[in-house]
Formats: sequence, structure tokens, C-alpha cells
Amino acid sequence: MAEKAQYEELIRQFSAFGAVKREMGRLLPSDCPGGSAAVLTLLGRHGDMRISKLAELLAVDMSVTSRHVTHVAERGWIERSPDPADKRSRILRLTPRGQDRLDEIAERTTQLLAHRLSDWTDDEVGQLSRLMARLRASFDDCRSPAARPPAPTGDEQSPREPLVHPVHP
Amino acid sequence: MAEKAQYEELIRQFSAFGAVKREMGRLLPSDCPGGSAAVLTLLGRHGDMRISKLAELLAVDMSVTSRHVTHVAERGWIERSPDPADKRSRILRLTPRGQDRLDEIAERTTQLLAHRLSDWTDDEVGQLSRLMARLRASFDDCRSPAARPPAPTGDEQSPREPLVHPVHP
DNA sequence: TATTGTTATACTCTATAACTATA
DNA sequence: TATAGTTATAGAGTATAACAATA
Repeated sequence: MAEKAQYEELIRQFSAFGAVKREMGRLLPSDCPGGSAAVLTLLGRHGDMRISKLAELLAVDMSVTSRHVTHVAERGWIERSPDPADKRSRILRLTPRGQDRLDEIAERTTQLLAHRLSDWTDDEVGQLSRLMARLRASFDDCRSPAARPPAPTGDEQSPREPLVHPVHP
Repeated sequence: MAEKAQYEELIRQFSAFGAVKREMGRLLPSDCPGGSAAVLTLLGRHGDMRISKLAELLAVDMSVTSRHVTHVAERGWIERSPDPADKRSRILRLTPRGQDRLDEIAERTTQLLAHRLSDWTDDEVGQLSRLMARLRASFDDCRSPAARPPAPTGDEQSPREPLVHPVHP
């Protein structure tokens, strides 16, 4: 348990982080805003899924997810095929063109980070990653305490499902 | 210099951070959205200043800052007094009512963090603060390389000016 | 001419609520 | 009745550009 002044300092850092986020957003292609990029990234990382699952990973409302998905689907970056197990659902899948778009975005963003964080050590980048993952987990845990395993205790970080989506299926 | 996979992981954490930010925003009073809270916080931390300075600290365009300032001024939380040294400018100052509002917001947000991060050590909270401050600095440095001291090298964190605004002046 | 600040406009992201279709 | 998804609407944040007043 930390002191109040430390929390206030942390909150200021949260606020200032917006500037970093906006600079990252500025290098996205104009036809692929942040929401679309997030959809492509999560589909590339976790593989095919339905909208409700994507909404959970994005941590936004399903209605928001639906709009992002429509945007990327209209550009041919994903396909929505019917779910044989549930006719209400559709399964989202990255298309080859979507994978290309994702690769391009990943290339741009990692280059920006490599440039900005050129004087950071490998370990420092890892530390920031880990702490931010844990921060997200700490907030998630409090959201639905009943729907989670008893005591996570450890440092569990990012992906709950390290699935890898096959490139160009 | 870190590996590409590490940067990609960090980018995913940046994206996921939005959920934390939104949850923090949800506990703000409805008449004091995030932009207004940021104005009050920075005025409380750095003391009286003009809009252009505030825009720099917020790292947003001055037009955006102007709107936020108008919002808080309309509610009597700050005063805009003429700058004797430059008739184009006005000096922003927190009012007692603004200070009360700020205290209330700080109380709510620190309580939320204290609850969510109850199992974090003092040191871990400090680490995250430091790394996020350095992240922001790394991005700032690249924005206007000519307008900065030659080689910051160190871990310099948050406030460039640790001024403290007198409470209830 | 350059700078400070304001306003108008447009775009992105988000949540809530109402709705359809299916379970 | 409950759930998956869509759409309409509203609100917050931001950037760009045009503008006024002053330096």
C-alpha cells in the first residue's frame, strides 16, 4: 500500500500519457484510425473470434466494437462469416489484405517506439510493459471479482490466450 | 535498444491502458469532465499561468485548452485576470471554490487507486510512476530537439517547475 | 510581421438505449 | 426470458483553420 502523494503522482502520469497516445495515433493511416488498428491487432494476436469476445478484449462496449468492426469490414480487412454454432453470431477473421494492413501499422508503430525509446534498455522497456499489464489486471480484477479464478497473486501479464492466428490462412 | 517483439507488447499495453483511463474518468463529477479536472490539477500543481503555458503542460493545442478553461471559468473554479505585462494574455488562477473541487477530485481518484492497487507495494507504484514519466520525457525530447538542454541523460521525471500554489490565496 | 487567444468546424472515440434476430 | 449484435443519439476530446487584438 503506497502513500497518497504517490497515487497523486501516478494520476498525473496517467493524464500526461495522453500525449504519447496521441502521437502514436498521428502516424496511423487516415483510413485506419485507432479503433480499427486495435481490431486488426487483436485479431492478429488472438485469432478468429466473435464480436462479444473482441469487445471484452478491447474493454469497450459491444456497440463501439460493432462500429469499428464495420469500418474494417467495409475496407475488406476482415471477413464476417456465420457462426454455425450460433446463428446470432458471426466469426471475425483477418483477410490477407487485413494482415498486410496490420503488418504495415505494426512496422510504423514499432519504428516510432524504437526511435523515441532508443536510449531505453531492453529491461526498462520490459519493466514498463509488465507494470502496465499488471495495472490493467488490477483494474480488471475489481470489475467482476466473481468471474475470476480465486487468487491470481502473481505477475500475470498480457495475453490470457497466447493463440497465434495463422498468417494468410 | 529493445527487440521488436518488446515494442509490440508495449504498444498493446498502451492500447489496453484506455480501459484504466476510462474507469478513472467515470468517477469524475458530471460537471467536471477529464479536461476540466486536468486544468484544475495543473493549476493546483504549478500555480498561476497563462493559457499557452497550460496548453504546453497539457500537451494539447491551445484551442482545446481555451475550451477547457472556459468551462471551468464558467463554473467559477478559476479566474482570468488581465496580464499587466501583455494585454493579449490573461493569467489563470484557481479560486477557493476551484481548490475545493480539486480537493474533492483528488480524494476520489486517490481512493480509487488505493483500492485497485491495494496489493501493490510502495516501490512498485513508484516504479510505474517513474517509467511513465520517463516515457513522456522521451517523447517530449523528440518533439522539439532544439528547444531543450543538450543531453538530459538522467531520469528526470514529472514537474519542470515544482512550484506549489498557495492554498486559498 | 508574429504571437496570444477565441471560435467554428469536423473527426474519433465512447456509452446508453431501443431494436432485431436467435437461443 | 436472455443473449448477440446493430443502429441512433449524445457527449467528451482533439486538431485545423480563420479570426481579432496586441506585441
